Amino acid sequence: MAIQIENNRKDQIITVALEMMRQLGYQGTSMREIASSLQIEAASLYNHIDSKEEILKDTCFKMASQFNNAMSEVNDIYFNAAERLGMAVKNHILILTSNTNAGWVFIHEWRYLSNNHKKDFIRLRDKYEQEFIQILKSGEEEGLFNMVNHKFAVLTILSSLNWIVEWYRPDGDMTPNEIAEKLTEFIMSGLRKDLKV
Amino acid sequence: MAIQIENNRKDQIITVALEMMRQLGYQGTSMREIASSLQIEAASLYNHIDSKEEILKDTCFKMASQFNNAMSEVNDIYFNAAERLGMAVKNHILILTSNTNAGWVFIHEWRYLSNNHKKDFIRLRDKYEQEFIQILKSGEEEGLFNMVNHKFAVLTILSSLNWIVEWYRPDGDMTPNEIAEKLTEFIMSGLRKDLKV
DNA sequence: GCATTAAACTAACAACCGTTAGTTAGTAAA
DNA sequence: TTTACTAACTAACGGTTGTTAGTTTAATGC
Repeated sequence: MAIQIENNRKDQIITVALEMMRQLGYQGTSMREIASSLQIEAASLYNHIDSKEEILKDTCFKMASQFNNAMSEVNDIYFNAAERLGMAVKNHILILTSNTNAGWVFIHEWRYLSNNHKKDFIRLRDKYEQEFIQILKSGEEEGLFNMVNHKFAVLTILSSLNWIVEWYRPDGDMTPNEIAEKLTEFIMSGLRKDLKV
Repeated sequence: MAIQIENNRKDQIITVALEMMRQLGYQGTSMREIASSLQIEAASLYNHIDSKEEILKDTCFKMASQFNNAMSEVNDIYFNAAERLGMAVKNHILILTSNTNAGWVFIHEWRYLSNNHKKDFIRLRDKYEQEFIQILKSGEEEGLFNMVNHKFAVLTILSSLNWIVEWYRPDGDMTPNEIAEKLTEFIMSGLRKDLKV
């Protein structure tokens, strides 16, 4: 988890761009400002990247495949629904927190993708959501969970997970693992006292 | 909750603007496009509003005061922490769902406020959050709730509430009241079965 | 020493941005 | 009939946008 020094110019550009997109939004981030913070001219960026959207697109899809790969792994390894849910939550949080800027862009800025890319992106997102729903369904069959509307339950769970990008800071007072632990506990047992196992 | 036909030109402009800002983002919404969808020229908008930011500012602060007023009411009327939490959650959801576009802008686009307005806005938000934390604290003192990190608990609760703007549609299959009920249940008791009161 | 390549540069294009100034048409009040 | 007001208009300002074309500089491999 050490800070990675980018040796490749393209990676440097992307790192700087994601930082700015998190702070100013995709639309509020101009190529000239990205270039300026690398002390080069805007036109020079195009020796390394094809377009502004490429940065957004690559980031969103790279993140999406991280999420989906992690989910496949969870489904391969674990059988118990409670275990699977716990691992899925933990993986989700670890991915989001391991690169906070890319995480932000994945959560918030994907909607500025051009229509075709957006369509594909949403498909990937839905697939991930469906796998989450599957875990809840099997948990219900195992008699573990108690719910009616799976879609609603998943949206609520994912909202807690995704909101992390809003407040998480690597130098804050909770580590990603602690967040995962607390959040899993909350999702499983809610607020009420004396109902812990 | 009937659809309101705006009789005032300024309100028409704001309605159209919020719709576009929800769809394209604040920065992606141009005065020329707002005007065009009202079939007037961009310059004509300035007979009714002072600036583009005025639309954003007024919306964000109007929403913020709705939230804070609702919270004051809850604190005035109810004494039991569980009741207060339930009402606070319900009010939050009703406000957010009663005008979905303004709700979206309040949740997502406030960060494009100019620095001074942004500072004031964040102060209002923090105040609201603090009142939420107070409810949890008193619930803990009453022996109802079980938690350590109040800030974390509130962020998690608010995340579920705020994420609603992401998926709620007035013509969807859950009414705001149903959402409030299900969400309160989830926040109180989590997923686990057989732990309901 | 020469050719190749990477990565920077300058200059510019066409489009769009929020906003202002000044004007005009239509309506209502005096 | 004159006056005042509302709400539209045209034209333009100064600036920014993503991107392209063509050029220059510096380092590398043979």
